[in-house]
Amino acid sequence: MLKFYNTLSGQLEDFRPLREGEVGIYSCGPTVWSFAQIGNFRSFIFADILRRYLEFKGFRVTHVMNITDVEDRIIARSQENGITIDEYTAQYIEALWEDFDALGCARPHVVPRATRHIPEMVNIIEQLIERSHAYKSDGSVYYRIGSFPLYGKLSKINLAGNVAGASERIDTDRYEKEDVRDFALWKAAGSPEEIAWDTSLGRGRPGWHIECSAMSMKYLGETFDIHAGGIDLVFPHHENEIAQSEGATGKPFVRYWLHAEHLKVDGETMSKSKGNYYTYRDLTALGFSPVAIRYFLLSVPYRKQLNFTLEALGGVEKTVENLQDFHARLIETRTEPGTNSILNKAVKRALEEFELGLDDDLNTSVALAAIHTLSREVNTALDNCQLREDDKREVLALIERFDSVLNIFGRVEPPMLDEEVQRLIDDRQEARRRRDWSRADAIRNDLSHRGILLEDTRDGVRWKRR
RNA sequence: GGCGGCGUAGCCAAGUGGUAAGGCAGAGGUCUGCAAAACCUUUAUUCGUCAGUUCGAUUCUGACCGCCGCCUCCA
Repeated sequence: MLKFYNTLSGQLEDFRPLREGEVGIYSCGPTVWSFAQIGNFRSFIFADILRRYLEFKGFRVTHVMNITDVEDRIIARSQENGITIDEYTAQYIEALWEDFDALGCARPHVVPRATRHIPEMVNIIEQLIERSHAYKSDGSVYYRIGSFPLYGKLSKINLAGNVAGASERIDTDRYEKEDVRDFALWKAAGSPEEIAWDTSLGRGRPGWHIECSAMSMKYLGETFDIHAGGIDLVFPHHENEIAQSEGATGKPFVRYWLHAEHLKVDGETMSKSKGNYYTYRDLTALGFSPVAIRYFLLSVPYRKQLNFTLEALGGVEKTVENLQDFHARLIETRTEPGTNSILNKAVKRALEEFELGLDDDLNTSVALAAIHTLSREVNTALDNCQLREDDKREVLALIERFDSVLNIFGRVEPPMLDEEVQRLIDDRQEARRRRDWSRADAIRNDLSHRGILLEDTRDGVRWKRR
């Protein structure tokens, strides 16, 4: 039975979707003011695993992820550059998809942008005003927190306890609010040149939280199954989404709230000022492969803080290479017809453990351990020539199933060898037959310098690019 | 001040009231002409510290030390 830890209840719960066999997921996407950093990608990869595992379990999934393309930083930077916000965000949206694809994330089925859903937001705000959950003030519209008694049910925020100590962050809204806790649904335009939309609410732009209420309900319905995002979004973002959505519809908004913990770097918070801030692009520039980055980010259950170090990523690079070598070796191996019952059992057990792990609130560590165990067992069988045709087919099919969720093996495409290299390999084989070891080693060395590694196996020469 | 997460071998870490998954790195070995790959063995008498509960705690409780979040727009 698939179980998720639901932030709302604070407990592990059996997952049962609203409609048999179907699941709607809304995951909070990026604010496209810059290149996404690896912490963002941990969240995105988590959402990707969530979606893929639900599909693995046979659900028909609709995955919606928003793109926040209007926000203070975006407005400020586009103005500095003298371009529109669409022009400004276009470059980062394009980069986002490049990174997304490279990291092996399936693109969400629907990717709504805030700026394309202003009428939907205005519509909800009007409903909120009608129901006295919101009020106008100086051209802006605020949510009246006092009107929603359940406010705080997600984040368990204790408003009384927050008055005293509080954080140093201060409220920056300039307008009159009935209560300091009230938050903006609609911000009146300050000056004529400011980015704004003319609507029935007046000229202005939406507050941050309203876009997710509007877009999730538009594509998934007023009540839907899963809402996912980073843990920092629990308060105020998701708390406010609940207040807005349930205030407007009078119906429960989301059934399961799933939140991914943060990534640390060298044991510290990642921040630009600390100099430990990495985008995906920073890591590939250092020579790390996308699949290793993906593996690292998914290797620990999503609710655990994960400590990123370059040393650890270097280790994962090797792990991933070993898995891919294993996969390639399996594909290349020649087998005799038949079945080996030992392998048959190994395959069965691997699948069981994989599923047991992921059923338990997506414990990817356990799932990966099952894969490594299988890899070792199959390698042993290969060493001992015990792998038969049926086993090979079964194991390859299983790897494909595993990869439909984790996407860490990837496709094995035989890279083209150029003729000269092939001739050198042939020459070396000829030299080896003559037992001319110095000649054979010289060729191997030469190829190694060109980044081509040779392995002499029972079935002939294997080679790979480094 | 309120709410939450964490501290497990050199590194990344899973985990459970019954005596420590997995990966990387290290050491030794098998295989190999030598390598590589693979496999085998090995690497925490112990899970931040100190108490308590228990037949038994890394796992529960309390205190302490250290680290990381959230408390109005940051995944």
